[in-house]
Amino acid sequence: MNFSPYLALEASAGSGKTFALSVRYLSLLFMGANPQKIVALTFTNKSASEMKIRIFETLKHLQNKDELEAISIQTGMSKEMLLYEKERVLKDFLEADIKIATLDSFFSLILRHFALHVGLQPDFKVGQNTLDEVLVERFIAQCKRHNLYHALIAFSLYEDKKLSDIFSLLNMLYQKKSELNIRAFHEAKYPSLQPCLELLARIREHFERSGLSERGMATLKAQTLRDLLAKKYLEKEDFGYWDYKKHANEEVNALLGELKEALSAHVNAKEAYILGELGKLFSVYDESLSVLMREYGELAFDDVSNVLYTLLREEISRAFLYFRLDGSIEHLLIDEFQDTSIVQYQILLPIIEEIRAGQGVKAFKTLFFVGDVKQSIYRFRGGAKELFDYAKETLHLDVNSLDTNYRSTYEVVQFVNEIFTGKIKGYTAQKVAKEQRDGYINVRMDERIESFVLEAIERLLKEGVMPKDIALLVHTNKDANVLKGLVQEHFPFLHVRLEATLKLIEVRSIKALISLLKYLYFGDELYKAAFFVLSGKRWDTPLHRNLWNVNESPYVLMEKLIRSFELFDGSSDCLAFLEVASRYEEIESFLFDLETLSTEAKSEDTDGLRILTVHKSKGLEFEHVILCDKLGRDNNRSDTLLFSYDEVNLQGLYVSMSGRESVDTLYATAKDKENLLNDEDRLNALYVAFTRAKHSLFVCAKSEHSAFEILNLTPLERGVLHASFKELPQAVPPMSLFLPERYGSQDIYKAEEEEREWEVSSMTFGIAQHYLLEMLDDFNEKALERAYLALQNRFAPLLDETALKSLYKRALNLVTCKEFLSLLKGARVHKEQPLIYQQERKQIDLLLEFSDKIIVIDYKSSKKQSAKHHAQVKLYQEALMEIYSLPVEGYICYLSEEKVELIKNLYNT
DNA sequence: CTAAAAATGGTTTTT
DNA sequence: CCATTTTTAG
Repeated sequence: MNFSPYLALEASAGSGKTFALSVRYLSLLFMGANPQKIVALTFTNKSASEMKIRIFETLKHLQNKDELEAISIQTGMSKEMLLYEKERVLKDFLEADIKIATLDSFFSLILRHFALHVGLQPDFKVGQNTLDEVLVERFIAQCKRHNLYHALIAFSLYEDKKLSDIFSLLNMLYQKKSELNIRAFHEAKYPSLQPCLELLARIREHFERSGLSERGMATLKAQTLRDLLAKKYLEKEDFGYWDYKKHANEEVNALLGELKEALSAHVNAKEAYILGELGKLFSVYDESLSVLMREYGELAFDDVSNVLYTLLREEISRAFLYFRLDGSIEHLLIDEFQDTSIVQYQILLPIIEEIRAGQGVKAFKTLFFVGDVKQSIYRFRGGAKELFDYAKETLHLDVNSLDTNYRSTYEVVQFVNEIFTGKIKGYTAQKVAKEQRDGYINVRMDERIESFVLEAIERLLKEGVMPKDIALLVHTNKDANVLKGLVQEHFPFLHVRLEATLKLIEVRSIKALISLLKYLYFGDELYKAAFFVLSGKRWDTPLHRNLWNVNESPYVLMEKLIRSFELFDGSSDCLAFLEVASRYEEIESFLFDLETLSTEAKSEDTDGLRILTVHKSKGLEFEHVILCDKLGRDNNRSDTLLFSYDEVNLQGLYVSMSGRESVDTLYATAKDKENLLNDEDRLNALYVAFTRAKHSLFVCAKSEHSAFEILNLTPLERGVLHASFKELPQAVPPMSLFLPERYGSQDIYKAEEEEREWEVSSMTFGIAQHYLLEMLDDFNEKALERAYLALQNRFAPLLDETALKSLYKRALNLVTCKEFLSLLKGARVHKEQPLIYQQERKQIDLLLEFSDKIIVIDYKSSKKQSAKHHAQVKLYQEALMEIYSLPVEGYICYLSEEKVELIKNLYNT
């Protein structure tokens, strides 16, 4: 047996973390743990559900899994024994109320148990800042009642801060509430800058007497603290430099020392004032917020942990709290431990300590923390990677590390090792699991990163890589959006899947709609032009404004607009926007509120090339990764409040002021530390990005202001690029709701390896064919001429003359095919109709709507996989059946240069 | 050639 | 609102 009851596992990228987690979980089950008493926590819903599925699947097919061996080693049970026990374990597992969840949902669950203790109803909602607007109102009202209104205004004026700034400060304090003793903030007076200004005046007098140059004298003028702190001489020992040099003496240097001291004192006094005011306001803020939470039954993410923590500390004893949790928790597994925040750890600590203390003979209690401090990139959200080492030490955990990479090819692992050794503190090189010397790396440094990104995509596609195996990683959501536009412009046939958190109002089609609404309401021609440009038409397209009645309800008006301008793009965004509109009675308030609408857009496509931020890519892996430098420049905007930590304990809280570091050494050290940690975070983000690639990695770096600067990259190209043949295109979508086709990372897919040869030319050809047919606005030769022109414009660089000619011939066959044309008679024709069915987005080539039936036609260019074609059409038929409740006929239309073959699908609805 | 002031330009990452 | 670049003047 090789089972360590209290274990911390260091799992570098791609080292089989998911494998280790499921082995651990299953080992616990086989060793007799009650599944009810195992809690496994992750950070995202996605990884929680993946983990559930992984464990279930592993157990179900245990005999064929590598995990069997590992479980046997851990538990000391023979494989035969495990397989014998399997059914029982599976049954227990399925019957139990499995606690594999995110930290957030686990905490909400606990809080629901005790909601009544804090005056909350157990059915409270958890969402994001839903209470913001009411909170402002309530906060101000409460300030008035507590005679703090005047103080609020004075504070706002002194600090030249808007109410929203003060609010964000208060919110920041709120997030650290559990670590700070805000009540200990003492009220302090607003300090006078006069002593500092007087010292400066004395320095000025000195230099004036000695005849300092005019520009030198100018540097000795200041009105405000800001001006003063910006002075260069504060950073110097004395005035022995520049213009001052000739005129400096002991006396004036001593004055400089005094000035620095006075400023230091002033800065600290000012900080005390600000914190004192914030402390007063905070109690009102905190109170207003908790009243509102009770009234509305709504909590934000931070509120859950904050309320829970308060509850734990003040309202009821810990023992009672954890006693009520279904007996006690006996086994705790935490994934991505490096992302845990201090509050979260504090909440879990009683559970952890109880497990750790349980050393009796009968007690079978275990801890298992998995993490990788190199992948800690969520410091901005409270993630404290220091907790991992802290936990290992204070809880005396066994430490194990996984040092072999099972994800990436030789070249990728090698490259990552080279780049990060010596850069990330304590980086140890990973071993390669894959024997072959395989893989491809391409680093290029160029001002025009966009064109390199496009080249990389083209290169991959030419190599026969499928779009879904390519991920384009970027640094910001905005970059993602820009690159999406660029990629689509250059590869119009390519599906692009944007996984960015965009606001609804930032989506192009929604922007267009808003412009149109604004034009109708305000009448400004600029909005009209914006609308047409955004929706891809000429800016001077005529539009009659008075045909529309803006006094109708926004919902009704928008529905009409969407219909008549054909703005519906099949995306859920459009529907979400309509949903928002339906909340308003008249257009004015709707337009007014739009600016602050924070509803998020959904991703736009379920297949195809993926564009996502590095942060989103964490925990994922891709066959081919193109990593793009940040498009803009970086912005080290520091927060107003600076929290300084010694390991896991909050040591100090500072109010940032630019230039404060030159007069205040404590602040200077804290700021240095903060910058260091930010650098580490950035480095970690790059580590995450580089390690997503399985086979190939393209790095597109700028030569200046590059996000990769810390890595000292040099341009290089190594290894051989090729498409992976193991990966298969998606088969017919699974019918079950529960199990997606792929879930794990280490599995090798042998089963479905059929007759698939993948050629990019045939793919491009197929896409071009669809494009040509989509462009046909009618089924006759004239329309075909026009469509063919469009085809040439877009596909000429990708397809040769013969291919284009062949496409034309095939289409010509279609528009002259009598059998086909007779099908069309009397139908409403829809082309490239999007369809969402069983959570999959489909595109129907041709949909014919009759009063008594529906016909769906799918174009294909070869008969190679006819069985699959039939299955696909059958799926469409089923889906359409549900929508129309009419009989649906399905046809597959095989287009060749010689003839058109229309084959009726045998399946009947 | 240099330091300081003035002008400029671009503004995260998310459960 | 901040960091970086450009301008300015000695």
